[in-house]
Amino acid sequence: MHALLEELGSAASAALVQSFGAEGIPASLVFEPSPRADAQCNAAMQLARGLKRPPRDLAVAIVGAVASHPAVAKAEVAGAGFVNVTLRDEWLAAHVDDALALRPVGAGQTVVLDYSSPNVAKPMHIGHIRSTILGEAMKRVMRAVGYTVVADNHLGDWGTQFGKLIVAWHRYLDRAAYERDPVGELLRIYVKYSDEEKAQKLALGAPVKEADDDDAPLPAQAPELLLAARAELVKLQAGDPENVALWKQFVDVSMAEFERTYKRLGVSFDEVLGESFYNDMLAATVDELLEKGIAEHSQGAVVVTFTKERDGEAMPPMLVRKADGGFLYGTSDIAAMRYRMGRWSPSRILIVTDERQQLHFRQLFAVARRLGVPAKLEHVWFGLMRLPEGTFSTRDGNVIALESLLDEAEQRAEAVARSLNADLPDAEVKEVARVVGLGSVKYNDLSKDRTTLVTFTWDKALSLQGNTAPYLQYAYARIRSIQRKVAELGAVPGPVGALEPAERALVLALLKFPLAVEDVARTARPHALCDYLYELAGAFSTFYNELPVKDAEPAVRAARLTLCERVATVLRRGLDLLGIEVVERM
RNA sequence: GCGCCCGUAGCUCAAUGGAUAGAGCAUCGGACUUCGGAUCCGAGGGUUAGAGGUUCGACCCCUCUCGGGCGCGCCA
Repeated sequence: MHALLEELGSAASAALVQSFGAEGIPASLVFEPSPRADAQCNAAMQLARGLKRPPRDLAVAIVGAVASHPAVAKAEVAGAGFVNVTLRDEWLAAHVDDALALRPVGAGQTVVLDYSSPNVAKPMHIGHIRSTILGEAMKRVMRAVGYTVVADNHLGDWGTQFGKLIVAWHRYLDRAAYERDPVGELLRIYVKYSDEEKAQKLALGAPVKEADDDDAPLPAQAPELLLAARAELVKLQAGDPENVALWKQFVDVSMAEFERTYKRLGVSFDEVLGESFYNDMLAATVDELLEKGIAEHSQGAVVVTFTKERDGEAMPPMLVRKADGGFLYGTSDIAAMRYRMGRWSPSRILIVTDERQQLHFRQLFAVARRLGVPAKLEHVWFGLMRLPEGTFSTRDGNVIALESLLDEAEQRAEAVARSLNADLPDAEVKEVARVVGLGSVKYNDLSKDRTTLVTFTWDKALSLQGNTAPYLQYAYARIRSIQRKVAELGAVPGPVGALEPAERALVLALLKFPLAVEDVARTARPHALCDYLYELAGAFSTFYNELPVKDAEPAVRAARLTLCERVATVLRRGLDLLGIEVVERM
């Protein structure tokens, strides 16, 4: 499909150049599928002004150029100057196999993909799933088009919270509870610490903000707890053996739990380089920024400032070293960027986080420009997930654990699977429930534009009808069922010939697969692939309802078997790119 | 106070400069005595928050207003 669209585009361009001169005419005009035509070109209207010709004159020339192409059945001018191309059925039938032909547009290029990045000592909750699922899909899609992808889990394993956690460990730990559920107990003592610290602040008469105010400007007297936490943090950062051992234990027990979740989700990374990994590089990073005049001293701290003239937009300053000599996450992000450039020389770095960090990354990228970083840096941000009653916070405890979500999804899918498949063995029902449940949760996140703010409700997140993973998985399972039945008759796939309308629509949908995959690799919007697969599955469902396969004439049956096989392959492949599995029966 | 993001059918979402704004859910009405009904076909439902502007053409780009979310020097 790509090749054809480009051939049409070049032919159209050449014709315009011949008739109207080369001035202002691109080397290839854009042809793309549209709801009104197999391929459509809008260039005539765009070029009309520059060429001082009526758009329809240009459109007529374009029609003349493409009408003789062997793939084209009909080309015509419509409306203000649209060129609508209808492809020959013979050409479509002969190119069914092109559906699987992804072009290696990323070959020879490396991409660093930073996603998931949960915080140590806190269980993953439903807010973490978007980064993980989006990032995993991007990893698979970019690999499919030839990129070398470095999937890096930038773990939140360093910083002020560990001083607090160490204090909480000494004062509040319930050993037995820790043995049973390490991360759960770490969360409990962390929340307890936060409550106690807040109480101390109130007792000191300090104004307490609603959330995340741990290190707001100190009142005249700092709470005793906070002072203790800072002392422990200093010890940790200075390499105190006891605190380092504790910290390492926190990381290890958290990582073990994360690994279980990742395994369940089918997510994997090439690197797990957390913030702590960059700790030793921070001092040198700040020195370099100072030497190059990118950073400056201000009120005892070191900051980078941003002006409209130099950076394209004015932004608040970015702190890279605190007055007490400590570093911040901006510092470690700059160090991480330098490290990634040095180690992998990527052409793109994609960082998948929620929308709250937009300012931070605009600042980071501005620093990168001043440092002369050649890679294309992309903040792949997504809308916050919230509950109907508002945003959730680990500290307030109003979170839904990721594991609970997955459990519930599987249970709901199992109930449906059992009611519809009384005859399936129990083990298979469980497997169907797992694949369908996980698929519906993932697809729910992937199928919306990532900038959408999601309000979580169980029924929406776990819907099994309409534009959902089970719809796609069901289409796949039906094809497999047909194939089993037909195999008993000894029928095999054969060449595709004349096309009924429903078959034609199906072939056209098949051929758009590479377009959808490339679009996702380019724009980091996996929902475009979901939309595509939904369209394909819809075209199949219509075909399935209208046209028999098993009971068709042998030649027709063979052709339809070929179509079924290609649709099944694209569905399975497309879902795999999204990180979603299929089952043979459901 | 300054800034960023979002606003599309009752609800959840597509359409990222192209023609008459499309799906699902919900509602209503249909479908082959079934290659599997987690399906298919159809109906109703829209001033794309509002007002200006740019363009041959605007949900999309620009300006302002309204509404919601979020961020803004010593957390990450």
